Amino acid sequence: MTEPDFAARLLAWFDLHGRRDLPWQHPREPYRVWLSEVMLQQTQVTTVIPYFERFLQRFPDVQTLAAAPIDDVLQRWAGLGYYARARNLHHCAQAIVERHQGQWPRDIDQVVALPGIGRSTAAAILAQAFGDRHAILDGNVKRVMARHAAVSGWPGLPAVQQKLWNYAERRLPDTRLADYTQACMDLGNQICTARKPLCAACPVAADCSARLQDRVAELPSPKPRRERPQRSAWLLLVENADGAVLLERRPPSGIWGGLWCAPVIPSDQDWRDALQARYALDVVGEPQALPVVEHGFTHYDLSLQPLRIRVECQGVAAAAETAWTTMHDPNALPGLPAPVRKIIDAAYFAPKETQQTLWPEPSTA
DNA sequence: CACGCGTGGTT
DNA sequence: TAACCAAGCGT
Repeated sequence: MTEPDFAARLLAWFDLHGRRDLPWQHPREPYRVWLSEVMLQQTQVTTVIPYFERFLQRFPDVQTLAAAPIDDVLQRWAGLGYYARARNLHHCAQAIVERHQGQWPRDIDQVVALPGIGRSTAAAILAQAFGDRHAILDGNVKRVMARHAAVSGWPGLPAVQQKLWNYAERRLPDTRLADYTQACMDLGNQICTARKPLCAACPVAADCSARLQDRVAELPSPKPRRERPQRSAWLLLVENADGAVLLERRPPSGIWGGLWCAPVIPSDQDWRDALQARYALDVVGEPQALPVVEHGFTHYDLSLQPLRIRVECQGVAAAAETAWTTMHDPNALPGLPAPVRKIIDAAYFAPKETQQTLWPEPSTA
């Protein structure tokens, strides 16, 4: 059974209530649509918009992005999270230039083959940029389909997801695929919300199985929840005789992969030993403890204890990529993890009265 | 297939 | 306020 009327009602609703003022819709071309879709993975529209604008300003087209250093990309991405997206975006730009001569492929399998682009993102790009007929299955559509077709089971389960893909494809219209794709996301965002959905305003409420069965509140089935472990670590703000701070590039995989960061030492380790072993640095005087910062990740909570530490020498013997960084211009810093950025801003760039100075500035006289 | 991967908004 | 969630993907 197909549901052509579903799309007709949704599009009619979209014409009255849909969002047509988003930055990536003007113009609605592949590069901007792709960039927005990747930024919007697991990230809300209001968060993305300023990042999108700044990113586009620095990288106006796929060739510019492909040719840029990864550090420039990460710097514009810093704060958005899920940094593998930024690295994949960069690789993807290079693949488009090299494999596809800078032109977007229209074959969805070729799009899915690109780094950082799965089935849903590929469909969103092709539907919105070219009007091609593909179903997306993001969090919004999962919720809408789970309710409209009354699909039980957590949507993350492959078996459930397969059903949802099928329902999403059955409901596709034959025209206006760009608008329809946006309409699906708008419906999920504005009407068919996770909590307290506005069924009275829903254009497809009449044949919504969940509503007819009075199961809207219980669908989609919630994710099985597990507890988040608590971890803690030292964040070492190591300052040399010039007042420069030691930063290092984090390993490509794992948390904050590829970003620059001050050394993070698990709190069950001796940070003096780590400083000596990893960087051959000796501490001068007493370290100053700054206020602890709590940071929550998807799968664990991290308690960061920043320590401001002075060292004598400037030489760093370490395997990792390191750099002594002056704290004169906040805009000149590389991409830093959000909580680290917060700590550094407070320590070095806060107004004088509230600045957490621990010892007098090194005398430059 | 289950898990790792960030951050900010919302209730 | 402590969950819960937001335009998922890679391994």
